[in-house]
Amino acid sequence: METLTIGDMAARSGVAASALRYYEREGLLHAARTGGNQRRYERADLRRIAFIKIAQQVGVSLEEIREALAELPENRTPTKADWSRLSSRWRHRLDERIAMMERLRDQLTGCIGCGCLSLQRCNLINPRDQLATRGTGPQMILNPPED
Amino acid sequence: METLTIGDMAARSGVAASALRYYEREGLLHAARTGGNQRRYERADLRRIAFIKIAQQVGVSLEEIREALAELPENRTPTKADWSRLSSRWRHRLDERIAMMERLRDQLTGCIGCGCLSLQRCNLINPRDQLATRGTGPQMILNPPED
DNA sequence: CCTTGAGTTGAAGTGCACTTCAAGTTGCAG
DNA sequence: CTGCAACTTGAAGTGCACTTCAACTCAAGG
Repeated sequence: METLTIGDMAARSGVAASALRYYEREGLLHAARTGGNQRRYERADLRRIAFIKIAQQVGVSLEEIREALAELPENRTPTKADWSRLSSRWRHRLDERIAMMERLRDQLTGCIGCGCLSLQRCNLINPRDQLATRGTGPQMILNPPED
Repeated sequence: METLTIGDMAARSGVAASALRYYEREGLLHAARTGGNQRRYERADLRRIAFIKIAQQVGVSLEEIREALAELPENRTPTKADWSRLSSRWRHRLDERIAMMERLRDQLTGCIGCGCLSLQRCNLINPRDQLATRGTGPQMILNPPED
């Protein structure tokens, strides 16, 4: 049926064509080719791109997104059920992330009240929040004895 | 009074010493020096570092954090009022960010229901959410005609 | 005093997520 | 059939937020 060029996809998804090529190199996306080797996408691929964008907003690396997308069937166009399964898993990620931000906000509000922002009593960033702490040191800001 | 070495600060804040030096180069932090040129921090600086960490969690760049911290008095130790002012501004940022994530979650939930994840009707990512879209292309995923 | 762990610097390296470039090819409108 | 915008590739460049390295100096306990 009507397929879309990389330019079409870029325009429709808001993701630059160069990024789409990059995603393909990284295994997040795959496009059919014309006889002349140009990429041709199906409209279903817009879902994939949407998913990538959403996951990035949640703060997930492309590597992790790639792994998630690998669960979708390769041979056939993913069904609603396929997407539902994946999406509900990511909803949990979102929930966790939101919960963390809410704790953060509540603690910060408390800190505004006392003007402290010192975190020894606030214990603002808790070490279980793995999602948000990728790449940072092992220790979190917590229970320093005084201040 | 008792001052803290860079190692102390690293241990207490959970931020690597190399990162603290980097923050200093970038103008987010400033430390006094001993006769032998070693950094000596005051405990109040732990607040600054805590603030940096919090702001990063919210997804703010060091550049923006630097600008925010520049509003604190340089000559004196920031008072509770100084911190309160800054913190309440950042609480708004957090609120916005949480609101966006909640919209994201609600929309995703809706998408799970219909299995679509297509975003044309969902309009999942709205263009006003500047905070989350740093560095990405100008167009957002929204109202593509079909699919 | 002397040793040793902790600190200092500038420069270079890393990882992620892209973007830009150069040189060439394709596909559609006129 | 031609012209030109849009596509192709690999390689190199970018920006952020750090980390690592080498060579060196400092500070404090025994």
